[in-house]
Formats: sequence, structure tokens, C-alpha cells
Amino acid sequence: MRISKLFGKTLREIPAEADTPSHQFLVRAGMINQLSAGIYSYLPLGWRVLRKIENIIREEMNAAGGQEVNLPVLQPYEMLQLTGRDRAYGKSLFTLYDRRERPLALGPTHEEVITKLAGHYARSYRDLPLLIYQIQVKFRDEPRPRGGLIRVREFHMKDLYSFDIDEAGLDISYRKMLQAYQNVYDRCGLPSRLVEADSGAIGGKDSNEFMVIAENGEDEILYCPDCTYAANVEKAESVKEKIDNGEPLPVEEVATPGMWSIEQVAGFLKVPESHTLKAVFYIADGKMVFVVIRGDLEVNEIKLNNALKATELRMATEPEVIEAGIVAGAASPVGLKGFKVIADDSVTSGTNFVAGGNKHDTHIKNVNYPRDFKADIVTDIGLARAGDKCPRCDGVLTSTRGIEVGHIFKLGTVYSEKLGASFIDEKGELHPLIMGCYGMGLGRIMAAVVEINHDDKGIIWPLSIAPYHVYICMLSREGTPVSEEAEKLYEELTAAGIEVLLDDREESPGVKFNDADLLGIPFRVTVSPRTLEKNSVEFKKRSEKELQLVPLDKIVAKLQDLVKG
RNA sequence: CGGGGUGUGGCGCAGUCUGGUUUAGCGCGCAGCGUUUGGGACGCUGAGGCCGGUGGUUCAAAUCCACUCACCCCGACCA
Repeated sequence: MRISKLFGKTLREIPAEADTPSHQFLVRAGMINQLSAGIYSYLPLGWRVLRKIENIIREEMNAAGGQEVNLPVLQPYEMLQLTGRDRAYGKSLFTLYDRRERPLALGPTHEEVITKLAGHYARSYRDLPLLIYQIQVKFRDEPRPRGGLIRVREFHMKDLYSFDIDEAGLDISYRKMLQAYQNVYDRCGLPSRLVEADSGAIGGKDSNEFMVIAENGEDEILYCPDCTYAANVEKAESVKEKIDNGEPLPVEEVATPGMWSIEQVAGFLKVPESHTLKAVFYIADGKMVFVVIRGDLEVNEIKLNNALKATELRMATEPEVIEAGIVAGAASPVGLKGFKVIADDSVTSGTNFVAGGNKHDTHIKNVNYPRDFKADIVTDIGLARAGDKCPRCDGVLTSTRGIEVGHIFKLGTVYSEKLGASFIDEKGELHPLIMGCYGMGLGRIMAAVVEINHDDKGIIWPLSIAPYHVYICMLSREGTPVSEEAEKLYEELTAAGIEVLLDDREESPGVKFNDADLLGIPFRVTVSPRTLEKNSVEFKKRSEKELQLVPLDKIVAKLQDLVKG
């Protein structure tokens, strides 16, 4: 491709909208262009990168036994209601009405569609296992798109679904995908880290995310430097240290005038915050829920949501709390009736806690579970934090940020049961299909690669997904054969199957070098009067500083080796 | 949805507080001509804007007021 003819233009200045490196460089390089919040066009260079990523994914999915299909973008809203995902996705669902006023949704993902389809054709155990995938555009009306391609509302995604006869089969499919994902990231030059994850709106049991560690990532990851444990904070567990306060003592009311927060109460009574119990109030699907957790810990709302099996969860407002007759600042589950109480398992981790007295300016000492109060649910709803103990070993958890470039789930039978997708086993018995689903965002991979591989001049693409392999800087001057030689080289390289960008513009050398750096093409070849004097061209790798003179008759072979070898 | 910010040629910005001095300016980019040619060259000429939109105040509005839309950031929320 000749740059003089290439659609798209590089920008010298950083667009005001962009503040992450990937966003800035992709826009400045003329690879993507924003149409609206979270909605982007891909220009030729960007589209080539995306398609290369797509092809790598396709190859790996096929190698793992996947079969490619294409599913509809338009999905009947009714179908989403059947599985409850209209509510699970809520406002994130793009909905529209057809001419007969029937509601439709733009597919945010395709579990329902594929389950119906698989159920239609895979009737017998002989048809299983099955791995079906597609690479397609998805729509989610994100509350806040951000970071260029990192969080968008319309995005390209590979989604594969596995169908097995039993859990053991699902385990095999899951492991196959783990490996296939690893292969994809490796080939894209992306260091990824597998972490435990919450399954969110997709549902299901086990779930893992693939994270690229990057400071602009929007997820927080907790990991243990001493073992392999790593998890999204949404899911992360940690060891809650035991509080040894001796044998349970009789409860005792104490006056705590003006003391409101845990910090104040603990300070006033001269006990550590970990020796207190904190009450927090949520509205889960319209109902007040009383949440109890040890004073030094925070509630993880995702864990809470999962424990309550709620679809809508939010903190109660102050008026709601007062309305419910709760004494904010001194509330406790002791002697309280009429609320659903959910307690973090930390309440069982010690004895003789200080809790609210359900009267203003009053707290109670020596509260013990379950002697003095009971909870409807006791489970882990605490937020793990950096510095906490690793749940798997003696290590201490460390925090970092990451970009989620893939997410895989063991779904089990959630969808197949609701949608009636079943198969007949050897004995002629009917069973629901056992499913897994595996998503991967192409645009995010692209953005993550740029986040990881760039310098202050621009992008440094890995060869595997670079829009072109070679950038020819043609520094022509009248009366020299530079353009002839550059053209010739361009022809020869192209004929050899190498993808070449020829900078044939009438621009000064500085402009060309800077654009070459910005675009991030792996190999740069400069043809100039100076190099031709020595019957050579200058060769440079984008990732390195060294310049190298290469004889004209050797450069094609050299590049062939680098590109094909 | 809450908080903050920004909307002025393709891009980056100044002008807005204190209305008139503006025929709305600067840099980049763009077009033409000439000179240049190894890290974002130079000169000359030129095209391109109803100052996000609507309504108001005023003799007079990019500038003041009201409403509204869009985009960005933080949070909430969410793959």
C-alpha cells in the first residue's frame, strides 16, 4: 500500500478526548475514529489489525475443535425474558421495536440463541461434545464507555459455547479453551494472567478471566506473590484473622454519647475496629436487607448480591433506613426483628464484639454469634484487600490493575434447562446439555496490545498483528534513483508475500520517520541517496534502536526470513 | 443516576470573567507556486467558521440569563 493513497491520516496532536496511551495512539495513527460515546469506526490500518487478531482467534478455535457459525444480532426480547436476562442486563440491553411493536434486543451475548440452536440439532449423546463459536458484533449500552476501545458499547467479540454430556466433559472442554485462549494471547504478544472471577450477568459456577496487567485497566486484581492465587476483587477471598477475645461474657449495655461511626465507637470504647460489628443496609429487589460484618471489613456488594440471589441491589438511602425504624449509628441485629439478616462469616471469627444497641447513643458489649443474634444467611460477603492473607497459602495479597481480555464460564445447565435443550443418552434418558461459554473481546485485545507495547513515539506492534510488516521510508531527491529503487523494492517485497507500506509522499524525512514510529510497523527500510551510494538500504526494527546498512540485493531475503521465519 | 469539566474551520487552542476595539484570531493540517530533503523544513498566495442547539436580555451577544444536546473525567452501575 502506498501511503499517498491510504485512507486515513496521522495526527500530530493528541486528541483532547483521549487520555490513555492506546486511545491516543490508535486515534493519532488514524486507525480508529470515534462516532459517538463508545462507538468507533475502524479505518484501513486499524481494521487490518483487528482482522489479524480475528484470524489468530479463528485458527486457535478451529484447532481446538470449534466450528464457526454466525448468529443473528437481533434477538426476540421474549427469549431474554425466559432466562431472566432482560433483568440481569437491565438498561445495558439495547432494545427496539419492530413494525408490529414486538420488542427486540441487539444481542449483548448469545447464550440463548446458541442454546436453542444447539438443542435443535444436538439431540443425541452421539452429537456431543460440540464446540460452536462465532466472531461478531455485540451491543451493550454501558453506563459509562471509557478508555477508547477498552470499554465500548458496540464491539467485536468471539464467543464460543461448549455442549457436553456431563461435568467431566465440560471440564475437558473448559481446559481446551483455557489452552486455546493462552495460545491466542501468546500469538498476539500479550502477557495474560488467569484470575478467578465472578460470573456476573452470564451466570454459572466456575469462571475465570484473562487479564492483561496494565495501569489503565479498569479491573482490580488481587494476587498472591507466593502461590498461583489470583482473582478479580469482585470475587477475591482472603483469610479473616481470628479475633481472640476469650470466653463469651454476658452482654452489657454501654453509653456511647454522640458516637456514630465504627471509628468513633471503637476509639471511645478503646477497642480495635476488628472487635466491633458493623451494620449496613441494602435494598435488594425492593426489600430492606440488614447486613452485618466485622467493623474492620467492607462489604463486597457482588458477593452480597450473589448470596442474596438478587437482581437489583443498592445501598439503602438514609430516609429509607429511618423509615424502616432502624437506629442508624447504633443499629445491630441483636434483638431486632422483621428484617432479613445476612452476616459475613467474620461475625463467627471471634467473641465478645461491640455492636449497636438499637437505641441512640447506646452500644452493647460482649455480643456473640449465634448466642445473641441469628442471621438468615452467614457467608463470605467481605471485600478482600491488598495486605490481606492469601486464602491458599501464607502469602500476603497484592493489588494490581488489569484489562479483561477474555472471560470463560462453566454454565452447567442454567440455560439448557430454561430453554429446554436436551439430549438422549445411551439409555434413552433425557438430560439437559451441559454448557460452557467463552468470550474474548477483539478490540480490547487490540487496545491492550497498544497499552503494553508502545513508547513515547507510538505503537510497537508485534509482527503477528501489525497492519503491515515493512515500512519503506523513501527519501527521494531529484537526480537520484531513490524512487526507482524504492518502487522496485516495494514490488519485490510485495511479490514475496510481505505486506509493505510505501511512504511515497512528498514529505520531509522527519515526518516520515515519525509516522513510521507512530504507526508501529515492525520493520523500517529507508531508501535514500545516502544509502544508495553504498548500494544499500537502511534497516531498523521498531522495537530496537540499532540501524543497520543492508546491501540492496540482500534486503528482500532478510525481510523474508524475519517475516516468514 | 450523582459530582466535575469541555463544546469556537479537519485537529489542538486563545478570545467569554469585564457585551461594542472582530470583517472571530493563532498553531497544525489542507490547496496552489517556488525553494528545500536523514528525525515533525521555509517563503508567498489561498480555501475553510451561521462560535453545539433553542429561547431570552440588550441599540448591540462567541461573550450575560434560562433551557437543552453532545462529549470527556471521577463515582454509582456493568462484562
